[in-house]
Amino acid sequence: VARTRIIDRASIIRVALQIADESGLQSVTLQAVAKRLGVTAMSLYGHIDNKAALLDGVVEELLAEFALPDADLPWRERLSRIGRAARDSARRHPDVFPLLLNRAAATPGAHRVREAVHAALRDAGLTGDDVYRAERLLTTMIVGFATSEVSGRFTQSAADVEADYVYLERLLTRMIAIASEPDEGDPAPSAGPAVESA
Amino acid sequence: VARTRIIDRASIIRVALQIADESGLQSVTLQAVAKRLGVTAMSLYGHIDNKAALLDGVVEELLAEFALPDADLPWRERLSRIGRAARDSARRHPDVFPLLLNRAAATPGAHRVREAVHAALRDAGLTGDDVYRAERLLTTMIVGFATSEVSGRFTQSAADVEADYVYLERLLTRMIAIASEPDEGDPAPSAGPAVESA
DNA sequence: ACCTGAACACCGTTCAAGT
DNA sequence: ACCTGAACACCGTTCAAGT
Repeated sequence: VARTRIIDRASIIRVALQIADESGLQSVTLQAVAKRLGVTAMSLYGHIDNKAALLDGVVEELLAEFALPDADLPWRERLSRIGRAARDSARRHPDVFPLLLNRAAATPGAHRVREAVHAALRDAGLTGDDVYRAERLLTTMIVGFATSEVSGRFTQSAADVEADYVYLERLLTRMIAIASEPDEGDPAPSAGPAVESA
Repeated sequence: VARTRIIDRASIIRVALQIADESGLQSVTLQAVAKRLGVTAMSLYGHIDNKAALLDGVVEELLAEFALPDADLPWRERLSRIGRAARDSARRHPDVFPLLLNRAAATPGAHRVREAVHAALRDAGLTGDDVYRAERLLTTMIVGFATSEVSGRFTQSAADVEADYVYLERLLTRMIAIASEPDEGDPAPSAGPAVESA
C-alpha cells in the first residue's frame, strides 16, 4: 500500500544487536531479524551483503555506542573512564563484546576509540611508537579482562573480580608511568633485582 | 560386515580440531566430521551429546596438547615457556584458541595448565590469594595477546608484535616481583609520583 | 526501488529400523 | 552394540517475479 521503505541498514543492525543481547549470538538469524522487523529474510539482502557483513555491522554499532569521556578531563581520569566504559559495554552486550578481540580493529568506530586512548597517552607524556604500543597492550588487557568477566571465565565473587580489576588498573598506570620516563619506555631494571627463589 | 567400532569420541574430536585448523570453525559441521571418518552424521550421536559438547571437547583437546615445561626449571623460565607455548598453540589453532577466553576454565585440561602457573608463582614467592590473582591476570593477558595476534587484530609487522610481547613479558615479570615483596602485593606508590600533564 | 515466493544446498537433531 | 534411512525444522542465499 504505502511505498515507504520499511527497513534500512541501521534498523537491521540495531535489531540484530538487540536479539544478540536478549538471546545470544546464535539466535541472530536472518529470519529472526526479519521477523522482528515485520519483513521476510530475503528483503534484508537489499541492505546488507550477507550475514558476515551484518555481524560486522553489529560490532561496529557496539563501538559507535561506546561513550568516550570529555577531552577536558585529566588523562588518568579519561583512561579510567574508558576502562569502566569497556566493562559496562561488555555487560550490556556479553555475546558481541568478545568479538572485539577477534577482528582487525580497522573500522571507524574502532579508530575513534583508539584515537581517544592515544590522546590520553600523549597527555601522559608518551611519545612516538610508545603511544601505539601502550595503546595496544592496554586495550588488549582491558578487552581480555572484560571478556573473561562477562563470559564466565572468572569464577570468583563479584567483589573479587572488582579487586582484580583495581589491581590491573594500577598495573597499567605503572606501565604508563614507566613508559613516560625520559630514559625510554623499558619496564626493566629500576627498583630492586627481581626475586629469585627455590 | 565387521563389528569393529569404527569411531570413538577421541577420533571425532581429533578430526573436528583438524577441520577447524584447516578450514575454520564454521567448517566444523557434524556432516563434515562424519564424512572424514567415513560415517554418517547421525552416528556421531552415539559418542557425543550434541554439537556444543563436540566443541567443548575440541577446546579440551587443545588444552590437553598444551606442553608444560619441566618442573625442575627455574620459575621464571617456566613462566616464559608457558607464555611461548600459548602463542604457539594459538598459531597452530587460530580458530579454536580464542574460545579459551569465552568459557569457564573448569575442565581438567584448564586445571592442569593453571596448576602449573600456580606452582611457578609460588616458587616466585607469592602466597595466598596473590597466587590466584596473579594467575588470572597473567593468563588473561597472555591469552588476550595471543588471540589478538592470531586473529589479525594486531596489524603491525611480525617484528613489532614480537617487541610488544617482550614488553608485555617484562611488565608481567615486574608485576610478579612487586606482588612478591613482603609489604603485600600492591603495585602502587614506589618510585616517583605518576606523571601528570596538560 | 523495494519487497516477496519459490527454490536450493546445507544445517543439527530424533527415532525407528537394520545388522 | 553400533550404525543408517528417513524425516523434520531451520539455516543462508539466489533469482525471477510482483507492486
